[in-house]
Amino acid sequence: MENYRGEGDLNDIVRARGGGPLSCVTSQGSDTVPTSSWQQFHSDPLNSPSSAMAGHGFNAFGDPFSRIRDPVLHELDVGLVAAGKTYFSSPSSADHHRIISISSTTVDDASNFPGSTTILGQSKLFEQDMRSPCNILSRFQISPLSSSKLPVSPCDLPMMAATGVSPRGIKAPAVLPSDMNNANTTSKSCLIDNTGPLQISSPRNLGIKRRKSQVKKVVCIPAPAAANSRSSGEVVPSDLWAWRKYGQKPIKGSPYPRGYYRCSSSKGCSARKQVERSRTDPNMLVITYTSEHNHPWPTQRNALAGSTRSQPSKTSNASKTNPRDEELKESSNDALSPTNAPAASSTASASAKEESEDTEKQLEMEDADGIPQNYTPASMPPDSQQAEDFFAELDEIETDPLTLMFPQGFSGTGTDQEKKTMDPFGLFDWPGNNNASF
DNA sequence: CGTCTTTGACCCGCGC
DNA sequence: GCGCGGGTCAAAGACG
Repeated sequence: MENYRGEGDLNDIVRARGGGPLSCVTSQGSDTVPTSSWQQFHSDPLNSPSSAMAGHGFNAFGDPFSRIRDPVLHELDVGLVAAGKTYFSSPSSADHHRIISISSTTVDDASNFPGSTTILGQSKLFEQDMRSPCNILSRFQISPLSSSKLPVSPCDLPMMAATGVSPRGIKAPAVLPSDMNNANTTSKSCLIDNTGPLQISSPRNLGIKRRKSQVKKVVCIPAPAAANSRSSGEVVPSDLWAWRKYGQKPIKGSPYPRGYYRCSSSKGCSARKQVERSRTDPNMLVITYTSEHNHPWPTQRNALAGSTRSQPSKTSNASKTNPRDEELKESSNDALSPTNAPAASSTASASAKEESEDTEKQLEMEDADGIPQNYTPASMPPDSQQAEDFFAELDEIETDPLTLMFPQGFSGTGTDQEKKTMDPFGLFDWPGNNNASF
């Protein structure tokens, strides 16, 4: 199948969408759409599954997958919300829409990133319509648990800039809220948008200038792992896509290594992502998406055969490298690990996780035409039963996403199984997580 | 058996 | 031209 939007054609416009607290979709590429168009939709699969279903179809470009959004983005929504909970007016209020500039992010170490200073606020892009009355985000905000312990730390903008807009790679300014340039401002959200003159290229494939013309989508989400002793570890949010880690590199100036993942859902898919922790705020995870999926969602989790490891080999970990590496290994294989999402999909709670993540996928795949690319049956796995379950879960989420996420509260005790149930999204399932930091 | 993670080596772009 | 740093490859081992 052809790329639904063209490889590397990412939309690097950071914006918030309805229902989703904050979603980040960076948009760039030849078919970049007017910012305004991005602000038109608000439907959130989680909030209106039915509409999402009804909304399936092809976009103006006849791309059946254009409506598919990246589940990760949805997750980001959650995370972002969680991160910014205290900064947003009640998103559930009737008129809470269009919260602008999510944020102000600390740039205290901006000097470390040559390209970070170019990050500017782009209020328009950050305008978010949070009309959706019911969303996980809002739930997070109202949740005592989340409100009291969510990692509301500043997002490391410099880091984001570094990751999303490498000084070497992209000199175009990464777009961030204007106040992000204020060193003394606190981070309220971590939406990054590198809307500079980004170009598209497929690493390796294009060889020359592979990094120089990378279109990237940078997002920042809470990294639960930071809440505990393994804070230095890397946590990889899961999503419907199957990601395979192909590398990890220590990043200069950052105590945290960066993990490199590529989509393994489909061979030939050029989608990649980089995951790293914010150096200034270990609680925040900076994820940089590069290129896009050139295929629909994994029709089956079959591509994830080896990704179902519920638990990484601790022994093998212990036998290798240094503590940091171990931490990374563990954290990367945690519930937040993309590779574990598929495995979790077999359970109801896990399904819920997927659903929410699916919305992110949708977000990511929102087409350039500005039409919300809601989750659609077209992108659903052919498995009708699965589809049913999917929407059943969606419904459940809609009903009470938070409950789904924290059906039993945050005691942090119990078996792994229990924890899994308690944390279907895997957001809080990390090594040593028994203090319910969120 | 297929896929995963890990990790050292290699490649490439950029700055000096 | 050289060195640095980031990104990717590919072999080895592990997991289900």
